[in-house]
Amino acid sequence: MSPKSNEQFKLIREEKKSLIKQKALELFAREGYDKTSISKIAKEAGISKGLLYNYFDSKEDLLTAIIFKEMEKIVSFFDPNHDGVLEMQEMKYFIQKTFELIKQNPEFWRLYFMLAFQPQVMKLVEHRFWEVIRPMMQVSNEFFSNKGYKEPIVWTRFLAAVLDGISLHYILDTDNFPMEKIEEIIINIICYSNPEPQKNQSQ
Amino acid sequence: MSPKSNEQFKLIREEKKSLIKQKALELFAREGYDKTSISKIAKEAGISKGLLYNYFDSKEDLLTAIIFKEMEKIVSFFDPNHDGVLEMQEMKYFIQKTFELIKQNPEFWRLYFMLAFQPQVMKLVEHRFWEVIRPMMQVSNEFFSNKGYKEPIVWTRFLAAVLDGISLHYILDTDNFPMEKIEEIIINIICYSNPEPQKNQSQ
Amino acid sequence: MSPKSNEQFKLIREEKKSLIKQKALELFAREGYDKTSISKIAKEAGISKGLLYNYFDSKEDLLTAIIFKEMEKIVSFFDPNHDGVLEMQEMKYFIQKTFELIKQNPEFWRLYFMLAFQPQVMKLVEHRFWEVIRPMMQVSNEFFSNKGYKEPIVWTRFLAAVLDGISLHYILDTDNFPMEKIEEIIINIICYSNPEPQKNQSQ
Amino acid sequence: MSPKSNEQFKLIREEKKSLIKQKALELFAREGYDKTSISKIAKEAGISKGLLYNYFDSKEDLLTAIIFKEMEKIVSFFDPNHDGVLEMQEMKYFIQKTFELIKQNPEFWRLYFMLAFQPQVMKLVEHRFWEVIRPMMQVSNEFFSNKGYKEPIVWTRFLAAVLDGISLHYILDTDNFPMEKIEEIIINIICYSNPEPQKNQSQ
DNA sequence: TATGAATGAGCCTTCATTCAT
DNA sequence: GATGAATGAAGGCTCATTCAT
Repeated sequence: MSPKSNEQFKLIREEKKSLIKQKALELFAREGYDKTSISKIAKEAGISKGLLYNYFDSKEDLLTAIIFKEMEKIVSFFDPNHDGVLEMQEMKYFIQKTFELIKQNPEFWRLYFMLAFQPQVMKLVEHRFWEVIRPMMQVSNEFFSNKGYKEPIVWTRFLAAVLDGISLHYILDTDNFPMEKIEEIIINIICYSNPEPQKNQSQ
Repeated sequence: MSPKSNEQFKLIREEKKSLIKQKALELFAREGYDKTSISKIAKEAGISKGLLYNYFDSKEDLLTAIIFKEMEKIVSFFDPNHDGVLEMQEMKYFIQKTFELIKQNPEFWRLYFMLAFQPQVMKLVEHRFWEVIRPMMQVSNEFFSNKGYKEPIVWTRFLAAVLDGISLHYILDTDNFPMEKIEEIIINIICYSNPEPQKNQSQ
Repeated sequence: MSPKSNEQFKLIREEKKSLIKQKALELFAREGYDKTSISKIAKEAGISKGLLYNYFDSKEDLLTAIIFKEMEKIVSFFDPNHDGVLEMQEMKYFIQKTFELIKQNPEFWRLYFMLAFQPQVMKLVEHRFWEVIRPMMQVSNEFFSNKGYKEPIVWTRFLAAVLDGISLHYILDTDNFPMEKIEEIIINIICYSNPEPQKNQSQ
Repeated sequence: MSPKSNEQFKLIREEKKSLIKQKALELFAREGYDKTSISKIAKEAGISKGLLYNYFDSKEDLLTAIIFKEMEKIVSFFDPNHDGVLEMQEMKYFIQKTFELIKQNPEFWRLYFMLAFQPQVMKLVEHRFWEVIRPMMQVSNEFFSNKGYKEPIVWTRFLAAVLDGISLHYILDTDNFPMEKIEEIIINIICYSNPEPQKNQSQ
């Protein structure tokens, strides 16, 4: 009867899916994946339990949909236009962008850290994570390599660990964590310090 | 009179409690706190479900027992004999000890990170965590203060975040993470670099 | 739009709730509150255990729902139209109504007496009981007062105790207890005897 | 080795059994039969769970032991020396004794009322109850018969119901229930009033 | 006699998922 | 598309009872 086109239907469908994902993310982040029931999500999204299963096959499916959606955002966030060479300014920009990302959607990152420790769940999404992270690490490797560091891979892993550590603490104590100042510190260390400094003094 | 002395009972009890805690820790770390059922723990420990409740009042009680036991180890690990002033060598020693701790019991730290994102569960144990962490942070503040840093608190938070980040990555990829080399890097940064370096260059 | 109207759902819901309450009351009365498991109630009502929790939040909730439903019946049973003054005929009518109530739903009163001795459970419902009982006692007090009794409160408590005692024996031996004749006896005593009779003879 | 005679052993055993029964009665009355665990009873009696089973075969056995012990006390309380004929003074004395009994051991009577509504449990002890109650009822029948009442059995049942009702209310509200005054009332009614009074007025 | 470790069945409750409408 | 009734498996926990010592 109604002259709604297929397109319109699809649009409505996508909007509803998006709403569900949003509400689910909020709940997962606040209460944990296990502690969040499908009922609660449905209620929060203003639909019935049954209908939710019309949009997502299972709770796990909903979770992976959330992750994948967010990973796409991340990819488009770091626009991969550049040629793979990261100058100092670019690295600084990259680091800042990373933290910006965290600040923009702490809920997702909360979920991300939660899942990092659930191997069964992580398995569902880890390939997608790697798709995103691997190219970033490669670029980072080149950066440290260009800067003259002897073990760029080690430095890349160091950088990744530190960024995660800072994100972690920011998320766990958003209100008090001195994010800006610590951003400055880490940018100084990564971008403006000499390669492998003071090696002789250590040990 | 009594056919089994109190001592004997107590010993058996403590040993069995320890066994249960051990098995529970393994499972919690491997599968997550929520996903690990009391049944599974009991089976793993070779006892009946009912008996577990003879030793621990509840699942939560078992969890806190694990945490508290480990926290005690940690306190005794960093022997608090020193006078609160941390020389460079001591800071280096402290950082090394921290990583040693992680390496000795990665399962516990896996659990620790998992709990960090479960507010309801964290509440049960956070006061105990703070008892251990607060004095450490104070000593760290003094260290950076003595070293001439203008914002020692910021640096302490930076150090804590970085140590956690490194631990996190070590735990998530124990086999491949270049722990020793990264230890070296962070020790160099914290112990042997100048206060607030290259400030003018940044931004 | 919706394939089953709200009305329909509500109706089904209420009917099923009613069925569950009915079956639960039967079982509670026959076997006792503690001895009656949710499983048994569900089986008796022909539904799954899980569904029962769709209708009632807990076993306690089911119990209070039963009680409250019955209390409402009682309130409407003694229509409170009168002005609070109880003539002899009214008192007689009141007593007869009381016993009628017991006879109509002995299962509920069996439950009522059971609960009277379970303080933890009684606490859940006692305020509701008092809402019903208090006004009755006030009217009774006035009746005895008007009749010239010096201590109407004592007589009200006596009446309450006696009515409960008779109900108790009726419930415990419904088949043989000579209810009608005993009703007559108590009505004679309360309605047609003189105030504080034979005081001098006693003791 | 120790020169304790068999008698002494038996005595000690009986005392311990008595202690357990006492503590169990207290707990049953306070918390209910089902809600009282064997563990709690053992702890309260200062012995181990295992030992309790040395004295009583089961929880039910413990319960029946408590009931039987108390029933014996009751029998000896109403010394059955008299010839079966109950004069007015004797009836008065009997009623007073009944209430005295309640007042002396309200815990037991609380338990008694609790059990009255648990058919499965009642079955275990009801024959013992009847052994005690039946002769009392016979004597009562004779009393009312002698007093000229046409239906002594009805009056006996009335008396029993009323005594139970009063006991019930006394137990449920020991502090406020005007026991003495109500004793007086019921004694007046039973002992000093005319047979089948005011019959013509009723109905 | 005396202990408490040990069991196992059963209890209340939750929840992902399915299905008739 | 949309609803919520319905299921069944599982989870945490309790407790009467047994048993080795």
